Amino acid sequence: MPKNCNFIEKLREVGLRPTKQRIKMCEVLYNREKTFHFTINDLVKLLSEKMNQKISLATVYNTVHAFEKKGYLKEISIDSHKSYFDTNTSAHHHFFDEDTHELIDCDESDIDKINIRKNITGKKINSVEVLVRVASDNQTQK
Amino acid sequence: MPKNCNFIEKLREVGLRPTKQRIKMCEVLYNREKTFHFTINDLVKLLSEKMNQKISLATVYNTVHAFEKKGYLKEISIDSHKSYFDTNTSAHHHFFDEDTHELIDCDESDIDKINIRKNITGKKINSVEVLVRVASDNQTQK
DNA sequence: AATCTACATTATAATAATTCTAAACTGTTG
DNA sequence: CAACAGTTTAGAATTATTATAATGTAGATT
Ligand SMILES: [Mn+2]
Ligand SMILES: [Mn+2]
Ligand SMILES: [Zn+2]
Ligand SMILES: [Zn+2]
Repeated sequence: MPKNCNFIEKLREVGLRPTKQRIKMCEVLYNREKTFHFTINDLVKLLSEKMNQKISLATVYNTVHAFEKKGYLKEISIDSHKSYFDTNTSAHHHFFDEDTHELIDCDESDIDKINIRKNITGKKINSVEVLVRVASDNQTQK
Repeated sequence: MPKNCNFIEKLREVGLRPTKQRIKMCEVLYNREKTFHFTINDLVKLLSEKMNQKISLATVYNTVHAFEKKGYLKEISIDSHKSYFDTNTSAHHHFFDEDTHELIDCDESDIDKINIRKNITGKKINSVEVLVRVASDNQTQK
């Protein structure tokens, strides 16, 4: 979803009613320079602290999943104990900082195209994603 | 952990008391031809149905995490709603069948070595893992 | 502009996965 | 065979997520 676009139109395009809550959520998620990663809790905090919007937890869940289904968000699995979402919905790889629990996007140029030589009969490849886990260097040696 | 090895010794080696429950769990997990993937629920079922062992859920969780910490199991993140564990603790990649929710190991030869060109200051790479999501082919076209 | 209706929001309850607690139990050491 | 530290256990607590059902609202219809 592009920055500063007409969110009302964008929502209508995919058959979602442009309600107050959904528009606010679009503003928080998409009116920024760069795409970003968040958990549901991050998002609830952003909405209440930065935007002064109290949106019920159920609505945040519903809306995030609605946006996901419509292709405006992507869910990222890193940690089985927490769901991360990504406003960058294009195919891309990630670094995950195990110290800060922060997700960082890889550029195209950071990792070569992955070539899959195996193929599973009757199955098509939906996605190929690389996760690079990193952590502070100064633990193991001084 | 090798098949049919002396689990009592193996447990002692890493400072875990070889209790009945832990030994049974070793047998279920490691006395088989191939490594495999499981969820906590799978494991509880295996123990109760195949082995006729009633081990409390808390102990299964504790033991799986103890084995994980000692490097005898690895946790795999695929689906933020469920934890998968792997008895294959070497670095390897996975296919995930989105129809059956089954994890399949990749061989070395299936995917070329991944070359990471970016490096994050002060951070070292702990792991590089590829997840290939596959699904039935006969959905989109006849 | 008032009314209608399908869809959305909300508070709250329910469920599921996981972790915690504290008492009973057991492997090891001497 | 004590004694003790570590382990198991049932059940409670916690956390993340989803379901429910009453209320609200966007957008169409009069
Ligand atoms: Mn989800
Ligand atoms: Mn875990
Ligand atoms: Zn991303
Ligand atoms: Zn595996």
